[in-house]
Amino acid sequence: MAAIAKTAKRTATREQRRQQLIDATMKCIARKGMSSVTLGDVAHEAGLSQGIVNLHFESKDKLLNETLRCLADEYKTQFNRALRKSGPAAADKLHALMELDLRPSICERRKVAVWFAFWGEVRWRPAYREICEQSDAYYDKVVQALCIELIADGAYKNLTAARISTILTSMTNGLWLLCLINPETFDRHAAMNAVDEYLYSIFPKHFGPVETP
Amino acid sequence: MAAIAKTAKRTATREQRRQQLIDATMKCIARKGMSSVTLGDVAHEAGLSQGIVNLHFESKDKLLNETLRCLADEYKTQFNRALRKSGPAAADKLHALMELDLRPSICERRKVAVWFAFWGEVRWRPAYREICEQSDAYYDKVVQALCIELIADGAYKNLTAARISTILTSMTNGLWLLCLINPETFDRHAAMNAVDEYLYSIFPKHFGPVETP
Amino acid sequence: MAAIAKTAKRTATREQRRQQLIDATMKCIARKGMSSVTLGDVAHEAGLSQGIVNLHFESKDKLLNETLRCLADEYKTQFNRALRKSGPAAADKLHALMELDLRPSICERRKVAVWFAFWGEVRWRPAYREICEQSDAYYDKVVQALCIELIADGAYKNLTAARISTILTSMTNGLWLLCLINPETFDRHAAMNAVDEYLYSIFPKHFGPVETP
Amino acid sequence: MAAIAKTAKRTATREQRRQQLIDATMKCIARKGMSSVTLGDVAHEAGLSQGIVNLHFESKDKLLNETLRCLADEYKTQFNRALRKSGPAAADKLHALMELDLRPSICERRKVAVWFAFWGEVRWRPAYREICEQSDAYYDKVVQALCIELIADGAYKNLTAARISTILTSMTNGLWLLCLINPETFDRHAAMNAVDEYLYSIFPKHFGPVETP
DNA sequence: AATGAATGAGCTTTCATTCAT
DNA sequence: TATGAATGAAAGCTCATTCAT
Repeated sequence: MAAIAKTAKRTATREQRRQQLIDATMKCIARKGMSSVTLGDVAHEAGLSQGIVNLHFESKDKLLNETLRCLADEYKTQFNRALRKSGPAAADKLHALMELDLRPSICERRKVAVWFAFWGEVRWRPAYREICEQSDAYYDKVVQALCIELIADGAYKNLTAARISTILTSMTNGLWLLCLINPETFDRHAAMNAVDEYLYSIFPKHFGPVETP
Repeated sequence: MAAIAKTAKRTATREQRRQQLIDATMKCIARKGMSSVTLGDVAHEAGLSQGIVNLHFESKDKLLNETLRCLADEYKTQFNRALRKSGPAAADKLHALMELDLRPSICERRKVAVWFAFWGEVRWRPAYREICEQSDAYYDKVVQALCIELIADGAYKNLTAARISTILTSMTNGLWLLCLINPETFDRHAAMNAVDEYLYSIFPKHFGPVETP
Repeated sequence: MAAIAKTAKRTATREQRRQQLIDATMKCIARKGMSSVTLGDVAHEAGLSQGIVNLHFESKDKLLNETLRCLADEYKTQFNRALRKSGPAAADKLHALMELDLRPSICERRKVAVWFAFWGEVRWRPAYREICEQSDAYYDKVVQALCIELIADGAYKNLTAARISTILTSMTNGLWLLCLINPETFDRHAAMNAVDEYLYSIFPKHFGPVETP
Repeated sequence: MAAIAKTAKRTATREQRRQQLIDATMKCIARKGMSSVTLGDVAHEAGLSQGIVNLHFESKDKLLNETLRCLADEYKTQFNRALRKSGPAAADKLHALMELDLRPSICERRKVAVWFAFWGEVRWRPAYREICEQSDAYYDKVVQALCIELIADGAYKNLTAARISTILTSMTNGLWLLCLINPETFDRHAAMNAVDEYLYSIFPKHFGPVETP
């Protein structure tokens, strides 16, 4: 039992260390950009020594994979929380999801930049792609289900859930790029209004009009 | 006149070399990704020697800046050609622009990956941002102008040109990400249909409905 | 205490490494000349690996600065030892200092060449100049003090300590150049005789005549 | 005859080009230091093209050799002129030579730095050494001859011309180093006074006392 | 498990030299 | 003779990785 406890503790510690290093990695990417981050930076950010990353992650590549996975998990957690905390209606949920992506805690230049840092490499890193693909599939499934519900309920003709889901998720990803490139111009409220306008234009029975400025 | 010809030829040759190196750079980024490209790769791809890039661009950074600028210029050229070649009506033009972004020559995984490779670094490279910002401003201006025309013509209430422009350009950028991450799932025709569906939903007098599959 | 020992040992080791690299640098400069020495040479001379210098000195420049500083320190140590070991009289001390500069361990072509290698760059390296300036100031102060003592004691009229100090130190530096350029012709005994002749000519009460060959 | 004229002109031009490049080299060394000068710098300073040095000098090494030779020749010219222009007495001539080395046109930090730049490499460049050796031999011969004359004329006992020559030339070279390292402290008048003081101390019948400040 | 000195492959950059014009 | 684009060897430096402690 003592042995088990020890093992348990060790495992916990090991997991904490990994998390600590992943956190440090995100901070470093946010501060210096993907191409400038070194394992030395990460170790220093974590307050640990040079060789620590290779000890816990074998290689830089694996650290980055895990960091992306963690980033995706964090987002998923927020995604699910947004679903849970929203009103029960499909429209509420859909709106909550759209609002999530434009919430400061998500759509913040620093954070968005990290996402783009990974997407910038995704083409040449199958591991990144796999992680992103899985997440995307999940979000698409959820959004499509909500759309199907709305379409059925509103008897909207000519609407395809898959198309709308595509549009909606693309839109938020595209808005992040604006936030990244034109931070001065970019206005998260205007963006949210634009999204609401779109929702109203396709689901007029479920969403209200947006006041024109 | 001989002197002029000589000078002209020399200048042309110098410019050609630079273009050759920029082309090689794009190919290399497309093949290996931003973080793996070395000046050696670029020189080799161009069939020239090691030192050639520094001879013509001073540094790797400057080569990359020029490469992005070139990428942006290429896009702008296609953008303007699409505008010119489309029908005269604002709706035609708007549709042509949307279609452009999903045309295989643009929305091709290899090419999109290069854009994302640059966007992945944009946060930490003011030069990249400047280039992207300028392009974005131009496209936004054009798209807004078209929207304004349509809104006036169709007497659409509650629509804001700025919002629609934001949505439209975000959408295409977001669709590129889908193309990058889910190339198997991603269907450019479905995407185009989705965009058309959106256009129809907001400008019903100018765009026709999209057939549901 | 174990911890202290460890720390002490580590610190010592680090300092030893630096010293080892500085020693290797001097050897390399002596063997190949300033303009031919590479960090690879230094590392190889020290029996260590390529990157070692940058690990311990950050840059080649800083290594060279430290090497010069070390060279100056070594000289200062010998200077002070010569002062201490000589007879108590000012004349003894002055003579000891002059003799020091012409002693084989100092005025040896290899060593002199290293000094000139640094002086050859001193104009364009403020760091070198600062080091040399400080040393010079110290030696001048000591030599002037001795001269003052002699002048007072001998009631020499028309002599200025500052001038004599200038002459004496210039003379030895100039003799080093002879040793460097005309090693066959240069005779350290003749040089010492010449210096002694000068000392006798100005301080006849404190220095004896030199036998003419 | 036309052919001869042409050849003559070509030869002349060729020689002029070489001189032009040597001058540019000196300027560049003075401005940037030996270790930073590139053939590109030299060509640019001369207002000519990249490859010009290799065309006229075969290699960088040979250009530097010629530059040092030119520097030595310039000095020799001034040396001989100083001899010619001085009063006829040996004492006048000796004094003129000493004064020459401390004249602003010679003992100027920029110029001195160039000399030291070459001396800094002399150990590892036999060609440099040969040039310096020859010059030294010549100056030593002249100075010794003057000393011999003075010694004979003044019936100075215990003086050796060789020793005095050594002292005198060492002194001026050493004073140059002071000028190089302590330009603020270094005072050419004080230095000249110090030299005069020395001359007076050994040749009291030929040189007058120096006023004490 | 953690350290941090050491390694060495690989990068960007510089520059003497070559060569077609 | 002169040009200047091109070459390619070699430099300084970085950094993921290893390893003795």
